[in-house]
Amino acid sequence: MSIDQSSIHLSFPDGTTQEFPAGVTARDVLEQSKGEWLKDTIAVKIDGVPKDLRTVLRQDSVLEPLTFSSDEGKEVYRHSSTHIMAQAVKECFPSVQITIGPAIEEGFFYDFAFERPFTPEDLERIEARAAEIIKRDLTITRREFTKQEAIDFFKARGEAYKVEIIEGFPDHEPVSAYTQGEFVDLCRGPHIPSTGHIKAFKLLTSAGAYWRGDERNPMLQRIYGTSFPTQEALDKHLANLEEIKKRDHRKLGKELDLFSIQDETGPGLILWHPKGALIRLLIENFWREQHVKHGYDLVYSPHVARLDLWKTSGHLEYYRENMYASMPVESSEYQLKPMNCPFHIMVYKSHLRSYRELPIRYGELGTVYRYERSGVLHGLMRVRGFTQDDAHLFCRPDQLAAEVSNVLKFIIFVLQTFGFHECEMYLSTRPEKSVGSIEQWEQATQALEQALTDGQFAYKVDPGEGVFYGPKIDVKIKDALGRSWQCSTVQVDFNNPNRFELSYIAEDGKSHQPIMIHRALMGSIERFFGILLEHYGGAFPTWLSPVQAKVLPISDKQQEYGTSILNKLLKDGCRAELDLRNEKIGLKIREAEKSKVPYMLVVGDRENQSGTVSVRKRNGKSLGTMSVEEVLTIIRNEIPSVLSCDSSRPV
RNA sequence: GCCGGCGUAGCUCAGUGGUAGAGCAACGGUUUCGUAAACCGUAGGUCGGUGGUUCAAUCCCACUCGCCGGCUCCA
Repeated sequence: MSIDQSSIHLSFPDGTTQEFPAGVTARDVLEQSKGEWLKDTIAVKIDGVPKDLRTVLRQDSVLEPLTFSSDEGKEVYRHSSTHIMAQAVKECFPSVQITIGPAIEEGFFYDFAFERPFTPEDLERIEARAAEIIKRDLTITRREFTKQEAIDFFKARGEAYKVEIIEGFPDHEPVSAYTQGEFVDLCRGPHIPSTGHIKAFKLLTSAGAYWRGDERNPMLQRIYGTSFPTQEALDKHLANLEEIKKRDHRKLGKELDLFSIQDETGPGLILWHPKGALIRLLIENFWREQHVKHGYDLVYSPHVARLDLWKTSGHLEYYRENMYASMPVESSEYQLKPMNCPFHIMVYKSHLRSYRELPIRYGELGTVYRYERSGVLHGLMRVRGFTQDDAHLFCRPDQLAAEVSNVLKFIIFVLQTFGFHECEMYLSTRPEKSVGSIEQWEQATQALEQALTDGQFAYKVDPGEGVFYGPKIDVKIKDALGRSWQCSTVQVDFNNPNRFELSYIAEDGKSHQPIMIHRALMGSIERFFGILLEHYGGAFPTWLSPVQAKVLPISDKQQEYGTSILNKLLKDGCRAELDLRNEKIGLKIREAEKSKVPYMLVVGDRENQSGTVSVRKRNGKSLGTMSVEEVLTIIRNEIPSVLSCDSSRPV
């Protein structure tokens, strides 16, 4: 403890304040006054800034213990974990150079410069060594250097990447490093007090990653891992990873025979099989019907257009990387469309517009083609041909906030219908490179904020993350496994109205420029379908199930009866099938179950005699014996009330 | 695109320098069955493609196509 006699006042998150001699460490304070808090504490926040438990306190401050339960605590925990991994790697492979290793959302990684990739056996060895390091319970200490000292230090240790990092630092600020045993890493910290604080530790995968993420730089070897304060928490996390694998839309798509992507057709190009196509049709029917109800006009546009159109829109200049090569048609060049907006603009421009017509809302399920590098393609999530649930709104400046507000409400309504009940909104403001005047940006950004406030939506601001042509709102949904997906987006566009010289005649009889909004609710139908598939684990709600009920006769004695049941179902608009195969009921149920049919209607002699069906749901629950009419009522009641008959039926 | 791994029957996967197997599915029979897999049999593959090494290649090598994981959550 410090010999400094003066005392300081420390306040705690519970509102209490206590006096301590200056020079105490955060740990001493917690130990003496808040013993019960120390238990899971791995670091502290001093005046809101995360610090080590060993930090010496010399002035009045607010002290808050950090545990794994907070995001900041997790970061410290995982960051210390990755140091342990790095130490283990250095001990196993002394020739590696360490580079960077941050905590990430669900764990951590560290990038190493090594002459070869790590094998699964290497990972086992490293993991075993890490366990040993944890067992050694090495004290983790902080040390400060001047920039030059730090450079000399890491140079002497042969850590060229660390030297490179330090060289980028400001000249006169101290540089910190953390030491545990023989291992020293350049690090801002804070860290846990000793390696023994890590209770459950697991390495997951290894992969190549470029130094500083730039493909012109050398390839490093990255190892991913994760850690938790208890083995149970780690096991739970691993089980969740298993569940994610089980729900992979590529796997389910094959198992449920929904779609395929084939070599002969081409990567990133989707073939929709009948059942997948039916689900898509149901989604699209719902979409179209709701757009008409929400005051949109539906349009269609071609898949190619003259190259000149893309010159005017600026895509050729700014979006070329994602566009396929143009093709000659007679004497001019044509271009496969990467976006729908120019077409909707051309519809707007097809005649003179009056302010009375605005807002105009054009919607289209428009299929676009974009060149994606082969390495980034991923099932339905990242493809080369996909359908946007696109719309472009043209409005007067005074209508902007109301339009955006309506779009936000529409988004929530649609997402809820598809079973997503949690979302986050992000407002992105002006980036460095942008078009349009500052006033335009301010007005539009304010309109977006107003729409968010009006709808009482909580949101976060992403400063500078807007598109160059205008501010935007992105909506991220949470799926059943707690993963976030960004689907919906609302973007103001100052660029295209200008490029295409859009106008309307206002009350003053003069020509004015309308504001244009791009928006998508689901983003891409393909991707949204993939997200839905994983969200429901293949068990689509009844209104989206390609087969809603399957009639399963016990033996072929009930063929006729089964057929009559099927016909009743079909007549009522229920999507039903009949399993007439010469198989035992157990097998028929098993297969219906595997194909996620929501209702199985078993019919045997008993049902035949009483004119009923025995109803079993896909979760294994039996609903007992009832008439077909009763089953149909149950099924009907499962269709969300917002859906009209039309959108819950395929035809 | 780059790094690594992978590519064997419709699907899931074994396998070996001496021209290939299993389960399920398919097909043909038998069975007529009560809530997650009845039984027997038949058929099915230029082992992703091209070229090379070799007496001999599905296996080794090169190229190529595709798939999987990863590629600035910045000490």
